[in-house]
Amino acid sequence: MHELPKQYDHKAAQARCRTLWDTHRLWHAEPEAGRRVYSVVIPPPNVTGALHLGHALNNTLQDVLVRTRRMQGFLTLWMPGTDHAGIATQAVVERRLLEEEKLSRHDLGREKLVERIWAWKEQYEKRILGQLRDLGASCDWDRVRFTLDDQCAAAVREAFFRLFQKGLVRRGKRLVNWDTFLQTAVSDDEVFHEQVKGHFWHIRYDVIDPKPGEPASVTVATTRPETLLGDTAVAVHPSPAAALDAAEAAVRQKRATASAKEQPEIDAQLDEFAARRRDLLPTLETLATMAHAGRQLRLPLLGRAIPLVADEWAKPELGSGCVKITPAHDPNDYDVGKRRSLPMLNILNPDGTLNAEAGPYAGLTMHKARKKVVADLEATGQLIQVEDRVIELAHSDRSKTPIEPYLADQWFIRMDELAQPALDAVTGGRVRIVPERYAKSYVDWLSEKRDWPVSRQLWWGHRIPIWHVTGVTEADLRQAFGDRATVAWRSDEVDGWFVCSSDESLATETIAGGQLTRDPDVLDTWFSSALWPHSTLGWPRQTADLATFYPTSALVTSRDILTLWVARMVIMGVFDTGEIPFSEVYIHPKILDRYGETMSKSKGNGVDPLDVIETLGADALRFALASMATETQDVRMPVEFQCPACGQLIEQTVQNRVKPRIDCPKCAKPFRTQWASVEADLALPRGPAVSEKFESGRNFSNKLWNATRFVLMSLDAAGGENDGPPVDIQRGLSDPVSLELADRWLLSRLASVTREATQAIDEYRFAEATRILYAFAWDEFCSAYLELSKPRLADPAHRHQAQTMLLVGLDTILRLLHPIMPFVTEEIWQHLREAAGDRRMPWDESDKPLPESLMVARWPVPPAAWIDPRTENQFGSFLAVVAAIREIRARQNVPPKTRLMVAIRAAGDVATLLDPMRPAIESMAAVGITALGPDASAPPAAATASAAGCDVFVDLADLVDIDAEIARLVKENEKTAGFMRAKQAKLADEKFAARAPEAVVAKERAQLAELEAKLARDAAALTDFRRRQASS
RNA sequence: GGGCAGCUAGCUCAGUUGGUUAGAGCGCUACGUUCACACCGUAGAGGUCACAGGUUCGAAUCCUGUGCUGCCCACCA
Repeated sequence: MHELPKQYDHKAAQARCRTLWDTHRLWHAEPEAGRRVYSVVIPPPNVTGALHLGHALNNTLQDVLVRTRRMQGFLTLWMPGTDHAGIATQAVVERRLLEEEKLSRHDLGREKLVERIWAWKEQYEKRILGQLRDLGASCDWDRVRFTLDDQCAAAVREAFFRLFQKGLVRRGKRLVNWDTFLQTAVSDDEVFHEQVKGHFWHIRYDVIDPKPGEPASVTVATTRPETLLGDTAVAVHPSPAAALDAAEAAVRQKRATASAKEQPEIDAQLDEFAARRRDLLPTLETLATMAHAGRQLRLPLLGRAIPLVADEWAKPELGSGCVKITPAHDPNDYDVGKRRSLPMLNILNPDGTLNAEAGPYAGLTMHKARKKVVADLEATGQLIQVEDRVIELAHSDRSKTPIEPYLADQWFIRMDELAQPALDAVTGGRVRIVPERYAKSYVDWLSEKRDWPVSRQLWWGHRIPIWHVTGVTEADLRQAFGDRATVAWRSDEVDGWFVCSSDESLATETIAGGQLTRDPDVLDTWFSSALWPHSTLGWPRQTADLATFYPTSALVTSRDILTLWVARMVIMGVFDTGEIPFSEVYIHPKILDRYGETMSKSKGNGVDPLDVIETLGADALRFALASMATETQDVRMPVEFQCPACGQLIEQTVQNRVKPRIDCPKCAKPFRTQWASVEADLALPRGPAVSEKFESGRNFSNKLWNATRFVLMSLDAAGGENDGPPVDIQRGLSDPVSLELADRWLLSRLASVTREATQAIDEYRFAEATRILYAFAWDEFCSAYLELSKPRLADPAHRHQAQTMLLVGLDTILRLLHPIMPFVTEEIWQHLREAAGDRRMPWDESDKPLPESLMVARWPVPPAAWIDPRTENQFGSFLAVVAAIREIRARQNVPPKTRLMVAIRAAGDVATLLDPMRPAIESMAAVGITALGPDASAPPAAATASAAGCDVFVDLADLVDIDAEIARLVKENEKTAGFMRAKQAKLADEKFAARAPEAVVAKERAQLAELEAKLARDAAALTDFRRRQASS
């Protein structure tokens, strides 16, 4: 006996499956000649923290692909690993250091800090990999890589060295986003803007020795008054009138196409232009002349003389028409400074305080300096006006502190040459981005070919392999390194030499008395990530792994790192190996909460995947995520707290999601959330954030489990009498024509469903694959096939056949669902294996025993001959008849136990078809059939229904509720008549008859005929009921 | 400012090249627990497909415009 518990136990199953897979290392891929290869590299999660739902989605989809290909017989590699995430990780560890020990990184020193971060990394890497395994990810766990491990480091050094050698690395001043807390430059992508209330200060700059007719001062406006300490000019447009004309013309142009609603605003702008032309333009013209003449202004507070310059950056249509220029602290001003050869005056120390250039303000923070500058300006009368204004203030994503634009020496990678092959790869179709629309942002971004600033003033990361040396000649260098292919040098941007080497040992060397000093900076994290597909496979060594698995097959990621990561992988992959790193990029949706906000720990609106795995199972999580991965849009996931005491779900709102404790509205007991910090709260049980979205996956697992219980119980019945012949699955199904209708139907459906699901997965339509399989397994296999197998199992003549077909159906479903729900399918498959032994499917290799695990069983490939639309159609008629009887039973409130008698009037061919299904109909609808054929007639007191061209008469005898039936028929007839009118009108329309395709017209006619028949039938029944009503 | 997407049942979403009486899951209503599964079954209610025009014999689907929501990029002295 195979007695299974009534409920599927996901915890036990998950543990068993992982042991099975791990024991046989079924996820491992070893290079092997002559096999089709499928390979994927994981987007390495940051070691900053635990995995969130987005990771769960990303990795579920990869696992679906990987498991499918593995079952299809590909040599399949999924490369796992984690990312050192330079800034993010260092920021987290530094913040903790400060909070817990009140120490800065400088207190600790470089070596000690890096040690601390490694310890952090070990802890989180372990946790992340554990979570991936809990999720069921079938990564090759023998190959776990880390972007900062020795192998990746060797690749980074080699790649950087090659770039340096080719002159693609350059050193330069650059205005960077300076994080004063972490004291490093951060990229634009690591900056977020936040709206804060600020001011707009109008400041007067006096003209030095104004001549008669010249203005004595100019007014400029700024949101950052303290930056005036670094001003090295004030700009005015060189030809204000022309610029104003051009600007006005642009606005008029816009007015021509603007909507009525926008018109007033534009008109106001035009009025503004007129006023400016009248009041401001003459002054600006004078100032432009003065600028050309090299006149100077007196910088307020510091008294420095600064030039008035003519530059197009100053817009006559904005503000006073003049703009202060602070080249070292504003990106646009920096450009002006470069164009006009202005001094670049850096007033900032790396820690965010002002330096000596700020004179009396030196030592103050920017914040304090602003207050003092404003106060002093007010005192000297040079503060003309202060407006309130909402400004967008840049913050560092990592330290959450305000960003200061700051001029610093940085390393850059020149993109002018590198970007082109990466552009061509996508525009030429060698790298296909799915969905296609995302290719546009990739191409747009790369087309700018902006240099990539790669240095970071951090300690956690790949140290840039460049050394600086002074006081030596090139001959000295040649003497020292001339015979080494791993060393290159340059002096064009520096006093002395920059020496680059892929060889770490350079660190200890000296040449000709000159000391090599290593650059203190590390590389942008994305540099090592850009090498991920080939570095993880062993590059620059020409390994068998690299030869076998590179280029990889697909990359699965989310769209926010399409440029940061994907584009750079293509660039570096092509540069290093000459080949694209992957041929397809699938961009999956983002998961948002019920309000459309991105989930994040800091908002408290996230769902922890582990909570779902714990409570509902990894398969439930995967099923839900896969079914949400639709092509067109991001997915919203309503989040609830689950009361740990009573299980009640409490909708998560903007209000309650930030509370440390919540009282359950049902059982009144309190529970804690992720915010709990005081002891009283921490002592409470935790209420996990969950979503009901995951429940259908859990329910589905249980459905499959119970279908299996049924199948296994039915196999036990094999101990009884069996008159029918045993069935050889591999040979016996090759000729489906000999089978009964239900079995032909099952095979046909299995073949269609396999085809559809396989194609959906091939095309990254995960939600559709999931839906197809769910609907088939539940509605067709369980609700229909399994139900109608019941009478057949009871019949010794049909038992063998029914048992075999149940096994074929269930086994096929398990294989198709395995990539999405690996645990429950494996667990069940093992039970089947135990109970039903070696039951190889037609697509299994006939000379080999069944494999030890579903994970490496063959993907179904049903013969095309199984597909039989006519049978599917016929079977549909059968189901419709059953549904019709059930409908009558329900609407007449007949208890399920009451056995009813029905007569089915059907045309000859339909009757022939339905006749063998008599036991099935009787069993599924709980009826007895008194007559089936063209002459079957309605018994008195019958309720009627029609389905698939048949009339179904259910003998209700004295059960019938005549009034209810009359009411229903009246309503029904109105409805039918309405449809008929619509159809008749349509068919009467000459244009429709003339222009619509014949097939459509024929279809409409057939439908009309059907409606007419139905109306006649129902009208007759109605008359009959009315007569009975009158007589009773 | 530029670009992209979305708006379909109470909620979350499907709806393939325009052709039925627009579907699913959850939720809701009624009935049902010997017979695989109450994490279930059977049946039901529930939609002017955001709005306005247009193309067409025919529009949720194609075109134009409007509104709202979200995302990306650029910029805001």
